[in-house]
Amino acid sequence: MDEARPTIYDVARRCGVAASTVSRTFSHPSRVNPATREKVRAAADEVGYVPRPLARAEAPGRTRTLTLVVTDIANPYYAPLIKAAQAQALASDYTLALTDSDESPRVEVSNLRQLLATTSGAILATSRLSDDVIRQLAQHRPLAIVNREIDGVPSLVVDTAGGMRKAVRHLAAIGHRRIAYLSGPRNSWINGARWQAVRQESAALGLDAAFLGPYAPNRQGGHEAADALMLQRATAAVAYNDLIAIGTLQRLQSAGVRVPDDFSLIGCDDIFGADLTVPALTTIAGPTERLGRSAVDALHAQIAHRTAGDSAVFDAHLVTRGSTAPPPAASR
Amino acid sequence: MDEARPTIYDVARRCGVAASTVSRTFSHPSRVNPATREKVRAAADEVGYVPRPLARAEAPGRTRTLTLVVTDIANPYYAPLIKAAQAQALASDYTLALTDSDESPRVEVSNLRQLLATTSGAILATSRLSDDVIRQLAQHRPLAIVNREIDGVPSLVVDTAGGMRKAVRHLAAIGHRRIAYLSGPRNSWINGARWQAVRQESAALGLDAAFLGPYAPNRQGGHEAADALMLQRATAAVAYNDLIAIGTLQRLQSAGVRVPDDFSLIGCDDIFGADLTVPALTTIAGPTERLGRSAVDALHAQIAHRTAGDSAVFDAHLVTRGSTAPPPAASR
DNA sequence: TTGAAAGCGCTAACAT
DNA sequence: ATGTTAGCGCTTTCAA
Repeated sequence: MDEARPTIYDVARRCGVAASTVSRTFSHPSRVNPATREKVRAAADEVGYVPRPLARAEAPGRTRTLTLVVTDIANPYYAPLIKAAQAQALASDYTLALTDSDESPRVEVSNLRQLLATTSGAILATSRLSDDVIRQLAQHRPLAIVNREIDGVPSLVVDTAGGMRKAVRHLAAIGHRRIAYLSGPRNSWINGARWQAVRQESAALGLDAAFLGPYAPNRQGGHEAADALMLQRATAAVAYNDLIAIGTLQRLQSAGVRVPDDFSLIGCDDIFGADLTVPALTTIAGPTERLGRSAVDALHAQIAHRTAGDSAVFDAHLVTRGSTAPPPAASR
Repeated sequence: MDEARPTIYDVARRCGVAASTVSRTFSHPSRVNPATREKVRAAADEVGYVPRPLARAEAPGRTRTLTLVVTDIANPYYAPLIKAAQAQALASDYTLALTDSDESPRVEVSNLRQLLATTSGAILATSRLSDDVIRQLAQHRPLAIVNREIDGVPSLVVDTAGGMRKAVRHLAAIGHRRIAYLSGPRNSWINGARWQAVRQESAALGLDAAFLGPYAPNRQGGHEAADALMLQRATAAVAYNDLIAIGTLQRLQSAGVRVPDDFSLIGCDDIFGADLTVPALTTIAGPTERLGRSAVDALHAQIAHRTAGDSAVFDAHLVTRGSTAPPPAASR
């Protein structure tokens, strides 16, 4: 007595049309005559047919879905990137599925595998995975990486290292001699690149550059950084990102350190909120939206033309707001 | 260069067995010779083959992926909700796929359909869809909604309407007589609920309550709201959300209106950044994380026990910070 | 134990 | 606008 679940064929037979018409009625209703459409729907109801979305994914059309993996959705930095990627995907009638790796490589790779099973490709933003793992994934599935450079994998990066150099030059120009870099996660490729830039430019300019951290890339991490900072002789700091800088700013201020009079602070990324603090944060900004758009383009290139997508490096610039000033006279 | 995702056929070719043997190796390992089994597994690793849960799973829940649809990822309000949902999903070894509907019902329904095809259920946050559409979707797939109440669909909401009442009482208590509500999107269920609460509580307390808007639920919308506000006689405003409140605050200040001395402002949601403005924003807060967790629980309940998940209403409270004070003497 | 071949329910070219 | 046909990746007969 076990009748199988009704299929589009049952519906088709019932109302004398082809199975494909039934299929269309449910997936592209606009492409079928309204009259037929109603007839099909009625027949479907009678027979008790329910569309089986899962089977759809097995069909050749693929899923028209792309995956974007970020390390922390709560980091406002990603918002414009996500929006841009989303818009770009939508323009080609693709859906973007987003997932958060919670700063954990284990979670990242597991989410990625899970979603890659049902999507047509993935963008990894600020990935914590090793080069090898990423290369391996890229071998089998369309992949693009953001804020990371790996040979053979389309990479979209903002040259924040160059931005860091500009920041250091700015600090040097207004008289600072001893600065600190507030490090983000140690296993972050881009964190390494930023610190190298600070170190080299400081050396070239004859500044003392101290490495502090690593700190969690959020406000809490900034609180800790501030505590460490107050034990240092530095008169300025460049932070891995704005979240750390904002946390540092707040802790410094609540400890009675005046910014920028007593201490100068520079963030990175120009996130939402960087212009909300008092003083507003001087920070390093780049075209985050282009990152998202280009990453989606790289994916589409791989899906459609089966060619590797293009890599690109975008310029970063310094947004000078209120958190930087010459050091206190006593320290010059 | 980039071959498509490896299939059992690739594995089969690689180690010289039939595809069916590869299939058996992964679905009924006991029915294949241990030696062959190992050979196949090794080949699968080399080729990078990963079994496709989709192609086999008939039962919902087999893809171990959940969908979360938000209206705007750039809205910091969602961050804690997303993080909590993600964590809760992860705890049951599920992956969360997130998508942004860009405030557009069209995009929302299309993304939803797309992802529902390959995931086991979906959470709609602050959905812009009609009750009917949502009910219809809920009929076929596990669904939970956040910040919205619909009969028969598990609903998780923070009682921000109650929060609005508290906000109005607070304003009344410190002497305001004429207030304004800065409306969010007109087709938002929760916006209606908030305005009703403001209207009713104002009436009960003998205050004048003006409805302004609708405004886009972002800072830009707040700028427009500020312009409208300056034409009104109100001495205080309650905004649909913090983003509008922050935008209003900034525009007001740049027009020379002092907050809270000249004008009081209350936001809603207590997002990241609400404590960054000067003055810090008085706002309505609720347990956003519990929303995310409970929504995932509701989905799991539907997937596992095939029962409808539970609905819940969480309390909201007023976080009194610096943006509210008694009205200027002249207006009392 | 293994291989060949026939589906599973659905979609998308390509005709008509 | 609709029908025909050829798959999608995998599982499952059925022989060998």
